Amino acid sequence: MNYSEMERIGLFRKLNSSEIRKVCTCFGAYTRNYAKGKTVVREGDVLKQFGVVLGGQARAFKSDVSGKEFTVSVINEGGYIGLLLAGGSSSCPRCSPVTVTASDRLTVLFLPLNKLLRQCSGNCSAHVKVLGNLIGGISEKAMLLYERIDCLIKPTIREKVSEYLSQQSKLAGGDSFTVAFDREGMADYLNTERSALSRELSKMKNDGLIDYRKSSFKIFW
Amino acid sequence: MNYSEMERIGLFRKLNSSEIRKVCTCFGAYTRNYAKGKTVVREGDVLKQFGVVLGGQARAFKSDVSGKEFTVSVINEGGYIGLLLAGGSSSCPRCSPVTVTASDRLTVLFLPLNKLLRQCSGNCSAHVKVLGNLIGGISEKAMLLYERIDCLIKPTIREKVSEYLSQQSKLAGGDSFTVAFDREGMADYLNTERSALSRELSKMKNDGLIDYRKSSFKIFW
DNA sequence: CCTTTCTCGTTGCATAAGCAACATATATTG
DNA sequence: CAATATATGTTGCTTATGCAACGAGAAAGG
Repeated sequence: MNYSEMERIGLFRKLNSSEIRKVCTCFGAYTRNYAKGKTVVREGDVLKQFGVVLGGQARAFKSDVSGKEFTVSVINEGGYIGLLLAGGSSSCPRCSPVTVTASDRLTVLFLPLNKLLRQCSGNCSAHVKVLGNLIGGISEKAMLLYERIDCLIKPTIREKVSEYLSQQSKLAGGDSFTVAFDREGMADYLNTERSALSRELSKMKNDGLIDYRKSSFKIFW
Repeated sequence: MNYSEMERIGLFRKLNSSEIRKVCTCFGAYTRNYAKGKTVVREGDVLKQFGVVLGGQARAFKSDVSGKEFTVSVINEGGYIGLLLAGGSSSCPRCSPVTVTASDRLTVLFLPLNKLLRQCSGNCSAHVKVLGNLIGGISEKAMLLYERIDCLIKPTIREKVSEYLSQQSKLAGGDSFTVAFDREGMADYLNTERSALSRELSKMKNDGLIDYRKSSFKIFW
């Protein structure tokens, strides 16, 4: 990917291609390609740099004691790998809680956060913009975590679903919207069983609270 | 609070008092005091600046439709108010999902994030340090959210507790440690009933998995 | 078109845990 | 110390929901 194409990456928002080039060279950024299935970060690794997905898709997951994997997040173009880790470790170094592997052929741009956090010698303008974009990216992510927690802490499936659909409705700006998940994914997100979720959705439809078909929903409240 | 005392605030880590003064004046920071019970941010407010607690304590909470409040977070010295909001809104403006009130007499330093994200005319050194500290602060917070989610998504109370105690053990660096919560708080955090939590803790003690007394725990695994 | 695969809905059963009510223990206050 | 308040533990009852098994419909693939 050339610098001009990188303008669409969130990290480089408001930077033109020459600024991007400058930042990348100034801070020693480098890209790596991964074939499908290859591992980018292994659980327990200590990271000093973070990665930005330039192309393809990655999956972050944990394994429990029995070895069963469960997905923590799916990372698409513009998404970050190990950013929280690198960011948080400014106060205390930590090791990665997740393994990240390439779901597709994957291209990642790596940047050393510690260098980014030192003043650069030249014109700081692009530098500060990048830091701002980083703050925006992490904030956005943290917001999404809060929203998920808002769903998770509801006592019943009906309330979890209501919270989730309210959020999605607000996001879409209307009563009718399509959610990104299929049933299985939605159930995972809300931490319930797919079948139990289907059962409750049926009941809610019967009660006249919602209507839906597949991933398209309409709420009546 | 004078600039020298602010050196202990996370946002100003690695800055000396004269740098802090410079940053505060350069970006137009100002402090506000709140009497106990006063509101700092109301649910729905749009924020362009964020706050740092310099003294006292604040509580962030939501109210559901019935008006019942539930605490989202407790903010102590060095903690942030509305940072995620201000940070995330660099891409799209949002309104606060929580109300923040003073639990004690409270002092808050407000800083306009949008100004912080523009290059300053003078020496950027302190400026970049502050941005780095912000990234560290948000990253740390997001990590904590992930850790809580790791607990919440466990299917049974026993597994929630095991996850939580593992985390705390890792944090403490040993098998014996004291947790910050009382039973009620711990139950809230894990999103269970206090009595159900007590029941399960008893069982786990009986099964020889843990020992505890009040908030002091010892794990045997 | 037929076959296979995937997604989603339905339902009976078993159980973890919410809830309420009470018991005990520890802390606080006068 | 007595008395009250607060934190934690215990237990029976009830229920939401996990789980498994199955069916229907749509999509995919040959």
